[in-house]
Amino acid sequence: MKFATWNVNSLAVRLPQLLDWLAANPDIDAVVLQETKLTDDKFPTMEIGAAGYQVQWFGQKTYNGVALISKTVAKDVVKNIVGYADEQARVIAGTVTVDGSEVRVIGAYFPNGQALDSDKFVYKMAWLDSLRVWLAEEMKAHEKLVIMGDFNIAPEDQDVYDPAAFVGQTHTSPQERAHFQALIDMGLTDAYRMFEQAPKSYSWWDYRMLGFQKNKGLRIDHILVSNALKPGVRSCVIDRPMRKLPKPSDHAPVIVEISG
DNA sequence: ATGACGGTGTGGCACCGA
Repeated sequence: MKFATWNVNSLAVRLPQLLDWLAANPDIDAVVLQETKLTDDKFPTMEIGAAGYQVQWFGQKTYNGVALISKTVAKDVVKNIVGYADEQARVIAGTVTVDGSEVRVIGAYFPNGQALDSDKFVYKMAWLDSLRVWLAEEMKAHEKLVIMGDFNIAPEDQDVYDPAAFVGQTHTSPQERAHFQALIDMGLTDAYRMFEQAPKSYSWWDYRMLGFQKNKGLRIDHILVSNALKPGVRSCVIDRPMRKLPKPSDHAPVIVEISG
């Protein structure tokens, strides 16, 4: 089975790329998208359906917005963190059946945080607290679980092109990294780090300052797997070439392959 | 040091992203 996450930074703009990418990766069973930036009435259900996929979506105007694309119908779909009243559309979860087994797939667009002394950082911390409470319930109910998306956290200095430049910034703060570690401590594994990877591997590059060309990036898009899935993880890759296309998203997709 | 790029909205720029 294969799962993937991609922050598309506007699905209205990136839909042709998404459809091309799905066609080029026909073995992917489920994809979660972030930053669709579409209200639900504008979601391209027909186009994605015509490509042969089921889709669940949850969006809002201008910002945020998530979707779950899958080959089989997603069951028990949940939108946003249960128990946390959130005006922003950031989470979508569903249970898909792949190779005869049910897997809980959670797609999430974690808050950015903006600056450590901002209200948005307070929101990020509260959101992360609530995520963990809800996720604990999800993990109890679903042995095979994958949570993936744009975490807006670079877990380690090796995930940052210039760690010194990020001291005192969001995405790398001790508080955010403690939250990431708390997810790991719940019994989740960062699939990307199960394998030897090229140094300076990132999933996001700033549009400005020739960020991609200079490989000034961050690894903030992650796929975490539960212990029941971990032994089967065969590979985890960042689809870096997607960032080279004309009109690319600022994020590249991340793909995990799991057997068993 | 700042802004730079790209996307959205109802715009003539401001905002947000990370």
